[in-house]
Amino acid sequence: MPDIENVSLLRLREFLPYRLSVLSNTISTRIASLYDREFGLSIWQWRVMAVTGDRPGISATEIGQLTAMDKVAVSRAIAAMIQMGYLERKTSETDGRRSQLFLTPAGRDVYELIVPMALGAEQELASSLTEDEQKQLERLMGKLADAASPDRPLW
Amino acid sequence: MPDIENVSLLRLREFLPYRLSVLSNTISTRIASLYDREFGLSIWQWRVMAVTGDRPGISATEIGQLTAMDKVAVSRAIAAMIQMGYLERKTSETDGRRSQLFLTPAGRDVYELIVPMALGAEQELASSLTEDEQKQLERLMGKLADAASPDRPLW
DNA sequence: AACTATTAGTTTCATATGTAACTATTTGAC
DNA sequence: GTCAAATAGTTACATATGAAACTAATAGTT
Repeated sequence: MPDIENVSLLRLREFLPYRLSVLSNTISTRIASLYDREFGLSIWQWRVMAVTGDRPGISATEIGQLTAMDKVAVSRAIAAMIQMGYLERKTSETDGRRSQLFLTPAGRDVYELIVPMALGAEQELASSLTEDEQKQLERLMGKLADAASPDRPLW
Repeated sequence: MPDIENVSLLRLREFLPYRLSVLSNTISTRIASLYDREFGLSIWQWRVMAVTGDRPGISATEIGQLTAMDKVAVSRAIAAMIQMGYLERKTSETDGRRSQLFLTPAGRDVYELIVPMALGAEQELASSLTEDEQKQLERLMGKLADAASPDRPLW
């Protein structure tokens, strides 16, 4: 009589966290290569651009909150983009610790090219799903995000 | 008359690739901290353990294919796990370049603890969805994965 | 006003990761 | 059999990333 081989079966390919990770990496990598090739921007830099374009005068801390980046990553992305001439920093008049960030004209030019590009890529991707499926996906991702939220009773 | 502010609107929080990335990172980080805390294993090492436990004698290249890791990452994970005493390497008798990998008894002990733990975490996560929603999610992720597949006409 | 705690952001340092170069072995063509 | 090309895996190097320490400014307490 042969032993029972496995306690229970784990197939990595079917493991939800693995599948999510591979899917997300595939998509991120492909989109990132677009920004990088066209404008020399990393994903982090692109995120900073996206929120600064939408909210001129935003601070680094706020950027971190809106982009799920930690403050070190934000700081570095900002520094690089100032260097590239895409971003400008002023110190807040009411709070000397706070910086206020703005796209330069050159930065805004890139922003205005990049936004439709990003939306186009998303569209391309989403168009593999029906309207209804897209809504479903949103909903399911929302539920998972809640379930995985870090301020939950530990698994 | 005010200028038209944006070419078209991009809200990062609603941007599918961003949402996927944040969700996947949240889940991966939480699960990774379990393996790490309990057994000192990184995600990569854990992936290697998962497939080696399932297919004793597997080669590094095959591990790479099954885990979506590149060969350098695989090589490093294997080296670390041999160091830790969880993995054993033999050289294939029919092909001297090829290595064959096996869990040591200690490695198998960990494997047998880790598998139910991983499945439990997945279960916990998946249980936020109904059976039906889980199937839906599988399906939608499959479609997205096809759409994002790197051997597709460039976006 | 003086002192402590908090907040914004940067820098430092140690580690992780990816690309390219490398070694060893095998395969295939001649 | 010999040599070029391909394959398995490792190493080296350059860059990215994260945690913790640090600087500067503000807020809150007395």
